[in-house]
Amino acid sequence: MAEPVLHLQHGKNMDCEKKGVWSPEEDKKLIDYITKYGIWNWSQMPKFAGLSRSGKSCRLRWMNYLRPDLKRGPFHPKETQTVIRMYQSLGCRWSAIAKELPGRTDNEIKNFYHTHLKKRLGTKPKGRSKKEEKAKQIAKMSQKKPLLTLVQFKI
DNA sequence: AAAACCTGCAACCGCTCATTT
DNA sequence: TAAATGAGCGGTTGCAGGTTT
Repeated sequence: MAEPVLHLQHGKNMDCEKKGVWSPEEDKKLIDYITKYGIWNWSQMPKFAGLSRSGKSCRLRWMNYLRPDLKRGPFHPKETQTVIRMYQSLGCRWSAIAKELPGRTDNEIKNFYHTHLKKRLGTKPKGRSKKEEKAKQIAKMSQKKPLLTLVQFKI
């Protein structure tokens, strides 16, 4: 693999990170850089690629939009069935569900669920989300310390 | 024609987990 | 073993474009 090249310009403040929608130029910079040097460190990569973005933002953009193996487009009925089936057994484990659907990202599946399936699937899944896990943990803790006020969540 | 409302999706934020030092 | 750091995940938000009034 080629050595990463620093594209920083002298005197230019690259610390002020840009936010919001990505421009085609930024996309191109990221694609070009990853094609050339690969993914080696998300937090360092943006400044080497000449991008005023956080590493997190670059990673998200690449994973959810720029990766060449992404399918995009509407969900096939078979994919929809898989999402429903997986959601009912795993819950909001979007990344785990995404592994069953090659070419689809966790973000895409999450959005698809919220916009298309949420109304259809009124029932609660078997699995639990992180939030629910935490709530359960808090409840467990407060059982040990009865003096603490128990906050109840209406789920 | 335009204002108000709705919908879908890209992106951000805060957190946890895994790895390294 | 603990602290620091980077990667990944899920919840949420904000905006653009479409639809309705």
